[in-house]
Amino acid sequence: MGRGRAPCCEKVGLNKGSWTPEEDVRLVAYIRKHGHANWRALPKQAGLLRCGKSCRLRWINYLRPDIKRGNFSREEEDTIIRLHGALGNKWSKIASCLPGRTDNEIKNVWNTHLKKRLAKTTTTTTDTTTPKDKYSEEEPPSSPSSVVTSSMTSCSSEQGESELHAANTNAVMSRGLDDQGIGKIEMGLCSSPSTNTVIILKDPLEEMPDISIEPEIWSMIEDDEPSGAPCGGGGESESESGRWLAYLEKELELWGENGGDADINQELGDDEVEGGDPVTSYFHESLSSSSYSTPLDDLLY
DNA sequence: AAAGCGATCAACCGCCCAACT
DNA sequence: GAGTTGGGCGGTTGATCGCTT
Repeated sequence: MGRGRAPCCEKVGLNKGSWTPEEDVRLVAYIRKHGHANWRALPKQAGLLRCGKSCRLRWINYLRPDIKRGNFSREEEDTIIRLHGALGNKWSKIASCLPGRTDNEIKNVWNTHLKKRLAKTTTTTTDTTTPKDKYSEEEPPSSPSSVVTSSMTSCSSEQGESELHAANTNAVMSRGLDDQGIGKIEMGLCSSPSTNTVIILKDPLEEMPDISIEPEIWSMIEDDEPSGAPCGGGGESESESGRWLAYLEKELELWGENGGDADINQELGDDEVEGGDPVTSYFHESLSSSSYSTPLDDLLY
């Protein structure tokens, strides 16, 4: 075949549309255990009726632990505007300068929000009103043409491509992404040095509704977690949602040293902790180097 | 209270490109 | 060097939410 490409997967019999909590669990559990070296093979191995691309997108845009959710700060918005001016619609490059933000998210914000604001300011140059929107409500008004004091490392204006590369590298390093693209950014509190703002990184699945997880999924997880797996035998003292929360905290390593570290180490086993798969190693490393060990509940309330 | 409408965002589609054979 | 494969990216769509009338 020449330029033409075969479809990324057989589309027949695959789920489309919104992801169910169960699918999320499967994906997170699988990636946690095996990483995502091969997206095409991943859905089959994880028992997901999804296209590999769909899995990748779901992970990158929603399930990845270092996703920063919530409103964009004025600073972030200004940075996007400035970078868009320099780079155009290179969303992934822009995203690489905004730790915790995804290209898809930035693209959405631009198309639905910033583009309009920009159009407004270009037509009425004296207009200093801030659009009434949820992204900027809490930010102090600033002139669109004002100099941006970016919190990002090295993302200065008038970047050449090579400079941008360096900026990207710095941004990535500051996020601590490993080669699996999995962030080592600490879940919990993340401070921005230049602004002294404190961002609460909320868990992407925090609002997961009560769901009943099929035993099959837990057995998949239990493969390397012989004891203390979150299924716990099914419906004992904890509620379904409580167990989900507990599992998620373990999954994303939100438990502190007092809260669950020992349990996790025990579950993972020494082999995996020391030299196991990159994902497990990452989680362990992240945990051991983390100065924040806040349970999910503490983050949320 | 209900309907209409616009805004938002998650997800899909298809193309491009780099790596591999 | 040509062909193939898989990941990544940007554009677009459709469902949902929230505000207004």
